[in-house]
Amino acid sequence: MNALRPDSRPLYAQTEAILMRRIAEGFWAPGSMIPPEPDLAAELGVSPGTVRKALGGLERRRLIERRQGRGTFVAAHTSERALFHFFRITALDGQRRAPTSHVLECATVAASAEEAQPLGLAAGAALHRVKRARLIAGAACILERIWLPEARFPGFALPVGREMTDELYVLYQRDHGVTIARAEERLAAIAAAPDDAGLLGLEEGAPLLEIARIAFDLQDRPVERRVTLLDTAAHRYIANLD
Amino acid sequence: MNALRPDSRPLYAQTEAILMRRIAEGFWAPGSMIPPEPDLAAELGVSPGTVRKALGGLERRRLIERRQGRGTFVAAHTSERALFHFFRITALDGQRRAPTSHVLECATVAASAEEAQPLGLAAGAALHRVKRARLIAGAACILERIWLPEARFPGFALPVGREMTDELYVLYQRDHGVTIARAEERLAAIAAAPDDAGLLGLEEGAPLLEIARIAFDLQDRPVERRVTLLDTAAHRYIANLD
DNA sequence: CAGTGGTCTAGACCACTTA
DNA sequence: AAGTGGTCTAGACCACTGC
Repeated sequence: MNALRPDSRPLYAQTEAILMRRIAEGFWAPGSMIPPEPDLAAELGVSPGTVRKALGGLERRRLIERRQGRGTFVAAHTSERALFHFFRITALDGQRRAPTSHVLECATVAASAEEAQPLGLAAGAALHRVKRARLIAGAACILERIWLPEARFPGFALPVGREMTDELYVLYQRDHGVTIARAEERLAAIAAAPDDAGLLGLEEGAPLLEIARIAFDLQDRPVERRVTLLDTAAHRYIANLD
Repeated sequence: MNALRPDSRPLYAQTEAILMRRIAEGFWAPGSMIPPEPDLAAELGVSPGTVRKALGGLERRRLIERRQGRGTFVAAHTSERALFHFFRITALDGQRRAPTSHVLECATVAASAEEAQPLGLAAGAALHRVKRARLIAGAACILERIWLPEARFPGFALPVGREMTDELYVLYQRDHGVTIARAEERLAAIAAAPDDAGLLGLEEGAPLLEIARIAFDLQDRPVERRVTLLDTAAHRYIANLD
């Protein structure tokens, strides 16, 4: 309770907020089990039904996973999850294959005004800048530029020139405690610039799908910007509207 | 109950299925109020809590709208809803404006094998084929080809050459009893063909965003195929991942 | 067998809408 | 004031998991 600004949200929403904050702050680590529903109800002083409704909300937002007979667990970013929820590219037949990555550049720089704005930073703030190519079934069909605020990813670095199979979002969570909860994407068709065309083995001016993403953490703060260029000769970006 | 194939789904899921079928079959018309929760519970022989859970599922799928103090209503496809859920195109500043349409062609034909397949039809089935341009803020930036099975849209026709402001999905529901519940889209970047470039005022080979959509009705049957070509000079396709 | 989440019920009370 | 959905509680029982 807070006399100055009483929380008028329903009890279950307040309960959900409390539980979410514990997850966001790492009080319960990703992958670990959280207490049984009756225990939570007793601790928080609400009925089991209210706890259940709160947990249902967290489950729909995929912050937790509940399994009958086993318990409730804080969701960990597995490669499968990152691949299924945040990788919207498939082959023409609809098959979704895990890509590999080849890091071309990785540097820490001072953000220009244009780089700072989408991430809600001040111009000049320290920023990690990554450029990589991604291969699906051995073919280089994706170019990606990524910007990360140094403040959230201290000491971040990727090995240039080496092949990577790990999903970045798994790495963010494991090494920097940053969980990506959602992302917004804006798509456009562009003509390939000369250098990008060369990297993808295309002619200058070939049509490319540009995917501009801002990814947000559990507290809905922007923590990653990435621009993906996809050669759609053999792949599609898929979206579901419902 | 059915002795041969007993329904082992939870009661609330069975209840949800029953209510959904009534909506899909038009037992309750779009926009009309459905009975109060206690009445439904009594009629179906389940507890009010079970009915509530079933209605919650229908609400999340946007088949119904519940308003405290007023009642529960079958969702009607308003222009706003069609625009917000099924129109993913915005201006560069993120503004979403309602487009107008200019029908270029509208004909009923026998489906080729390629046209029949995505809609789950047999080759030769009757099909309505539409081509239209869409304007946002007076600028023609969208070309659209649409295919509809005659069986679901008997007598369908659009006035060629006239300006239209109604959303097609509102018209499908009002005039043909077809409610679009969800859609799948596959996106690619392509080079503009000569005739399409001409209609959009672009040069041949200019990059265009191609959006291939299959839309499904309440029973999850494919009922519309459409291919949209978007000039992304001043617009973006937006997607949310969460 | 003990412990977990999942289902189902029953009812009290609150908040909002309409008349 | 009457009627609606929204919240909150309390508890019984079921289904699944792992020891």
